[in-house]
Amino acid sequence: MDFEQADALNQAIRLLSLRHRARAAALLAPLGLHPGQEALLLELDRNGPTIQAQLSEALGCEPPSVTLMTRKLEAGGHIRRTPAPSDKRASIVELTDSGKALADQVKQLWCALAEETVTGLPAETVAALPGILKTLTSNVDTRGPRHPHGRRRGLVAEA
Amino acid sequence: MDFEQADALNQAIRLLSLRHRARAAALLAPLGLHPGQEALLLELDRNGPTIQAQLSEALGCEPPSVTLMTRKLEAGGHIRRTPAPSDKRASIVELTDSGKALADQVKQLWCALAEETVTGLPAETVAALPGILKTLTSNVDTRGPRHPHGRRRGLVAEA
DNA sequence: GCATAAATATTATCCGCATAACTAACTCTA
DNA sequence: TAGAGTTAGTTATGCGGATAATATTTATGC
Repeated sequence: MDFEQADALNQAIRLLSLRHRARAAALLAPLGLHPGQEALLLELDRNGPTIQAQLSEALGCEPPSVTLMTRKLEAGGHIRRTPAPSDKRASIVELTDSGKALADQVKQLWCALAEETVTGLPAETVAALPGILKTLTSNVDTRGPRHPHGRRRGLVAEA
Repeated sequence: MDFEQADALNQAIRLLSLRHRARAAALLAPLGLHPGQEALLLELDRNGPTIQAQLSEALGCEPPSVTLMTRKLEAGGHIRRTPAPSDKRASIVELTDSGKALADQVKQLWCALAEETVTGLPAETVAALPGILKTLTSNVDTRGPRHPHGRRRGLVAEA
């Protein structure tokens, strides 16, 4: 692949990241949320009370990031952290009533954002998009070694 | 669109952002660069000396971000900033010899990253990808090109 | 010409996310 | 059971990127 194509792809991914995040930020701001926090709320809404280590895994970010995000969401009254009885190291994170209400609002914003994002694309492209993006992600994922999608390492030499 | 689909898409975009950036960071680290800085170097390599306001536009980030990035790249000896003679407000940014050499290395990394990213996808999907991503980006772009009617680019990118 | 608006760049402050280093608690084994 | 190794969580620090507020300079309108 020549540089033109490579740059077109890498740059497109970078710009999509910036703009999609900026748009999410604009939509979340009225709720008092910053981008990234909505993922934590949605994860708690999906799977119920969770240990921070599991949140770190689910959100795809590192434990220190979870520590800071949970602290701020807790200060905002949206989540609650209680020590785990079975493991004195762990703390269980769960939504408060305020957090549940907020998660419901986030869900609606999320639908609006997704529809806005794919405007003008043919339905079959939209349908294929999540799978394509997940393939791209797993291709560059240095985190979880799993993913039966395709063999990851070995095709491109390390720099 | 229901929440399941919307979340699949939004989450996929978020995770791709995190992982692609993390992979870029890992590749750029040996060069002493942090992700985001490579875009500045590549832009200078493409278009030559540029004032910061144009860089801000080209990179898709705000002027204060450019100020900090240029300061660090200047401290690293990769770029040079000289006051613009025709406009006492502006400063012209350009690559040093060290910066040019670094940009060449970045270009190679960029190709490797792009190839790694699209591993396992059919060629026609790879060909369509930049265009699709640019459509997604412009759909959520609250910044740049005010194009009230009509789309800036087609649904499929130029090859 | 002069007052006002716009543009360029900077500083300060915030958040997300990262790594490194550390404490505390759990587990496993010798 | 004692020690080693592992895991959960935190703090400290750094960068990218954002907004808000502030000079300074340029452009514009009257």
